[in-house]
Amino acid sequence: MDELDTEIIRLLQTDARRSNRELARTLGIAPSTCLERVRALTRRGVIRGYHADIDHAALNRSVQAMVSVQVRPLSRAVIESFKNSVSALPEVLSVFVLAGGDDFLLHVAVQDLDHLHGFLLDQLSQRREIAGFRTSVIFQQVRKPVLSRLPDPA
Amino acid sequence: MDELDTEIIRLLQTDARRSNRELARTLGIAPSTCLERVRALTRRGVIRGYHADIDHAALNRSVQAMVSVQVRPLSRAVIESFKNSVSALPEVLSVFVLAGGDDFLLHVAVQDLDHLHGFLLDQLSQRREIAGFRTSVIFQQVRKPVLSRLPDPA
DNA sequence: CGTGAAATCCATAAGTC
DNA sequence: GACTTATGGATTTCACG
Repeated sequence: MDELDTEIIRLLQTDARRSNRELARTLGIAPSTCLERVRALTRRGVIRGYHADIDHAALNRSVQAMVSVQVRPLSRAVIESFKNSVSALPEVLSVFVLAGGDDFLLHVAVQDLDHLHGFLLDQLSQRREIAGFRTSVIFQQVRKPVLSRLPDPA
Repeated sequence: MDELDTEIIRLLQTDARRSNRELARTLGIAPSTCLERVRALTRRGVIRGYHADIDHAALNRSVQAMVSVQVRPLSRAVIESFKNSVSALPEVLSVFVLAGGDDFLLHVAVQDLDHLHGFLLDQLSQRREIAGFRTSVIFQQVRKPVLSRLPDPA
């Protein structure tokens, strides 16, 4: 992970469809060198994939919410099973397993408030392992598509 | 947004580097037709960009946390200013503006627990507008890189 | 709006230093 | 490990149904 790798990562985060040639030109290196770097990064698992960023409205997901959940008993089996079930639901974008007051945080995106209500009642309220949950509708999100590499912990 | 567009979006979410030719072959249409569809989707803002998905460890961000924040007074000016300041911090991945008990949720990723502690003390504790905040370390995250299109609200 | 052919450009693999 | 070159294949444009 030298300076060059860091820069490659930064550029591919910004625009994953950049051609290898253009990438090489920007970095001032030969295309074959650049290609080999990208392949090495992929082989090492640094680059995990390339995804198109789609407008949520086009996916009929204009309403987003965060749902914090507590489950009981807080056992490995319950946590695993809950995590797997909810991540399979189409409404759920992300599942976070948390330390602290809440056990899970679910990021969900649905058509409208009616469907959010329906999701909470049909998919969460019914579960016996849920000790409680709290829903916060998301008014706005600022997401950073390009992450810088932080300095080494030193 | 017909069936074809939906399918194009699904495939590009899965792998943004798929060649146009391969995309067309998968869909059973001519490459030029496919290209025009993709361009139209981009022009309409449905496709917002293409981003490489990078392993957080390679970016020195092995520790992630969610920080829920309450600010006072809850005015438009304070919300805007807080949102803009925190989204400019390199540690912050996403800022959510919420309805309900908490006003903001910050998704942060840093080198280690020491840096998390430092971030909270140096960047949050000092702010006068913050009435309180609560931090939850993230043990695990399940993220869905490909979002299906939900049925129309009907 | 979808197709097919032609020109240009690109990814990839050898071979070299 | 990085560069140069050659080639097979892809992207993209354009004229046409």
